[in-house]
Amino acid sequence: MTSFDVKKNGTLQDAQPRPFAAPRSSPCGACSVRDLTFCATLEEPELAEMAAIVTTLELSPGDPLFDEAEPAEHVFNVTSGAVKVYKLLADGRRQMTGFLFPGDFLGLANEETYAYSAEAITHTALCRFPRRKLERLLERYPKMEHRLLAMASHELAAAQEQMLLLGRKTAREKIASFLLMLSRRATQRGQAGDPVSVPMSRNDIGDYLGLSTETVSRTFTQLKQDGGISLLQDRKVELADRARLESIAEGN
Amino acid sequence: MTSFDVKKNGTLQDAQPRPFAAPRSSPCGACSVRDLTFCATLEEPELAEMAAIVTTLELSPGDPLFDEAEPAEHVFNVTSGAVKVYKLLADGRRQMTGFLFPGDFLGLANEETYAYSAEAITHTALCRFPRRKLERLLERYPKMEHRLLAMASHELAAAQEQMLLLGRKTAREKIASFLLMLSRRATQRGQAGDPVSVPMSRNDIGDYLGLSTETVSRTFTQLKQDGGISLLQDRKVELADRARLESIAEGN
DNA sequence: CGCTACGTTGAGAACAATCAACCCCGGTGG
DNA sequence: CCACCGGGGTTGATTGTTCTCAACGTAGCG
Repeated sequence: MTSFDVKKNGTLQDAQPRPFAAPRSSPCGACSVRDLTFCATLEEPELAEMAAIVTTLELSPGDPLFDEAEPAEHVFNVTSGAVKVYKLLADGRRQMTGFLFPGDFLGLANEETYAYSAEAITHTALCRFPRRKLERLLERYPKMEHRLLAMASHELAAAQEQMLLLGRKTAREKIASFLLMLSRRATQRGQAGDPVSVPMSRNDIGDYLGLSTETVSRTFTQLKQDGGISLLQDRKVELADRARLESIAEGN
Repeated sequence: MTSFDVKKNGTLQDAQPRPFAAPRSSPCGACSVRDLTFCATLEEPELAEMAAIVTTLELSPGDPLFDEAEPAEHVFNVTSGAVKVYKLLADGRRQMTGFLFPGDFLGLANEETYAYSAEAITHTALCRFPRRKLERLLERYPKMEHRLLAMASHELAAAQEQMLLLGRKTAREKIASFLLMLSRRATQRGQAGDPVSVPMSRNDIGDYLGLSTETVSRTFTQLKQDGGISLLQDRKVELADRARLESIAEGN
């Protein structure tokens, strides 16, 4: 396990609880991804309680966040960068179960241990909440739990879509779906959706789509030659013919 | 759409709310799967409110419950039988996203429409809740919402396990995992786990595991010949060598 | 300046899909 | 009563998409 670059939010943690704290008193008040995540339902007095239990941390590319089967002591919220989560088989075969971007959270677990491993793709910043403390907060703020349920059922729908992709789509359809999904999600969090950023490696993409690295590479080349996409500098992809990609992704 | 065999629970619906209703006054009080589902957290006074909004229905094999993209007006709870849920591609390719048994619920949706279709496998009984009314109940009973979140995150973990299966396991490993999963779930709800009931067709299994019917059939035969399983009467399968199945399922 | 990680491309192999035939069983109607 | 039909299941032969193995190019970095 790598050592994390942890910075404690000492300010509010040490302060006495103030019921009418000023809006800008907590780092959460200025959070850029607040509207996207489970903190969205909270207003200032409650937000200060969040700020009191949160710590922030930063990861470099390749740094592990936690490993499968490790005690699940924290819940995380991505504030910038990108994270990959995956499960492994005994012989090393790997399945990516998700890519996480600003506003996404991870670490929700029923069991006492994490069900998957998580690792930074790019330089990444996260908020970290002790699970126990967050749970106690959830008990007192049902609105937040409501929001969490909404997010979980959204993720569930995404997982079912991914099952359709993994079980029934061809390599070509998988890549098209993948690029469109990245584009859609980037737009949702207010980033560029057309030259879309694809920060993960071909190998990571393969493990997400149930393909080998080589097939991912070949399929990118093929889509490029067909005029569906252009591969730009800096791991950016231009969706030259989005309508055609949509059509491919749906299986036509 | 098939016409449902709907029976209204008139008794409590017409009665005045009684704060100290006797335990057996509602059908929910005697529900055989209550401990398994989101009603588990409720005691008798609240249970009567559930009973007031629930209707029961029964389906015959092959009857549709709802279709993808249809307005999501109800949430369902399986009380007996088995249900399959699936997503389709335009050309008819199908991915089963789950098999549901007594105690499982379905119909949770963020959007205004269902994200998948659902259909009875065997003769099946369900409870049906109007979504709006259930949501209003959830607002008043955060414990129930808490329970729902726990169930959703449990489903999420199962979905990730299924992604690993779909993306990275061989046909043999998929079938072994599938049989063990059915067995585990049967045990959890108090049914026989060893000669395990496999009520769905080879075709349904294929669409669940991302395989063709023929491959499912061949792999069953192969496992039978290897002594891992025995195919019994009545769509029952005996897990003759469970340890070996476990080992196969994990990729050894 | 060479090492390593990543990406691309080619050739061959392999696992599972497809196409096809056949069996079994239960239901139905002549 | 029995012939017919259709759905589900099994098995065989062949095809094909994707994987594996391999070589090579490129870019970043010590």
